Amino acid sequence: APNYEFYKNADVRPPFTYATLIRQAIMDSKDMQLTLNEIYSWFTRTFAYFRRNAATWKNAVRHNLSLHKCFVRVENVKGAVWTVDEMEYQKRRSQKITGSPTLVKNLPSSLGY
Amino acid sequence: LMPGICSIPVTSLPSLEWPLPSRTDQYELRIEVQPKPHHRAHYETEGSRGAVKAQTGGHPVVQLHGYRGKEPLGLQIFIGTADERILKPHAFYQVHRITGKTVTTTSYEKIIHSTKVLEIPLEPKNNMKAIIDCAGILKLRNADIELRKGETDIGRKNTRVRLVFRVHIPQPGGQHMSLQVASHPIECSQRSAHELPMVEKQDMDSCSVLGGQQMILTGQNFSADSKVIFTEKTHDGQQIWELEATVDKDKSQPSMLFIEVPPYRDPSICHPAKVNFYVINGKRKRSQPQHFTYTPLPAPSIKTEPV
DNA sequence: TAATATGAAACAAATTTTCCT
DNA sequence: TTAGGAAAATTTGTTTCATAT
Repeated sequence: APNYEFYKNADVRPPFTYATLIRQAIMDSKDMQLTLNEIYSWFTRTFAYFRRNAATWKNAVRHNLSLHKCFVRVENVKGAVWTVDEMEYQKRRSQKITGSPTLVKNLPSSLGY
Repeated sequence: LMPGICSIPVTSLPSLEWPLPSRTDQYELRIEVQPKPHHRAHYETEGSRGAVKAQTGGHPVVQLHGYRGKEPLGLQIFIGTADERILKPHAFYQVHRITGKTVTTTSYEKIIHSTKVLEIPLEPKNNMKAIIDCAGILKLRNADIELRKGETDIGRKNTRVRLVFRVHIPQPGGQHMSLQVASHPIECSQRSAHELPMVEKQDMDSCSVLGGQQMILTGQNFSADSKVIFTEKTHDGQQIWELEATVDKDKSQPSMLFIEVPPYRDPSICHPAKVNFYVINGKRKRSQPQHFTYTPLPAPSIKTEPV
């Protein structure tokens, strides 16, 4: 798992896409599923940067959850939780890597997407 | 004042999230009259919505059996969770002490780790029986609670509670024997109380893997589009089975569902299988999971000769 | 250029909180 | 005070448009 320690207290935008971060939040959870609210909490807990401008990044999180097919909403007793369709997630990423040789060279391996 | 109450230091007692038995060989703490399954809680911005009542119109009653002492004891009351997890104080609700001339019980309240606890006397002269007419329910704002450091529960759709009763009985050695009992679940949201299906009673707890038997569910808010879904989860929470039971819509009423238990996914099991089922109205309005057990067929017949 | 990412925003539905009689 | 109802407010999800990489 990536080490986000630096960003916990440094008010610097983490160099990862929303999709990468959302997936990470869900992967970090015990049951591989989180409510929207719990995803928000993970963001604020893990990144100083997301402790301000909440309206903006929360909107973006919801936007990404809806937009990407890899995030699947599952009904539950307690409302709904979000899960990751890992197959779908990796499909998108591998398309990007195999489909663009120039990007492969420049993509730092530690960065998502 | 109230002798015997409030005299025990909090630090020597088990914490509120600690599981306790409701009975021992000698004692039993029992809810003689259960509260109603619905009680709309009030917010801090509202006036009180009164004490929790019983189905009968009276109030819940709790009694301690087996106590031979002469001294009155204190009965503690707090609001607990009502989900599948083990009971703990409900972060989004608090007991609210009702006072007034309609209330017969004197009560005393204190806060233990951000949970309000009511204490009322249990007196030998009343047979150690207490009428709970002084306990209302206060709703705290989700956002306020969720930002508390260390709180991981979510308030949204988390609106069911149980009344939890505790008593600490002094023992010869200076120790205490603590007992606890929790009420049936109480739905505290106006909307959920009106719309969510709730199963209060099921006519049977188990049947053979073949299913096919009729089961009668008693409860609230059942409707024409109510479905009953049987599910099974593995130990780590992965759902591995789901099947809809057929509902007899002709017989069913708003407070009663007649269903046919569906067959279990594997008729050849050797040990009983514990599954869940729930009632769901429309897309989102679903009841808490209920428990059901499928039992294996009598004996796997090895004989092949005809009878 | 085509594909992706990010932001802002309009809308709808579900759920919670406040207000009124 | 206590009950009921429901308006007002907030959350959660979906979509669309514009801009930057």
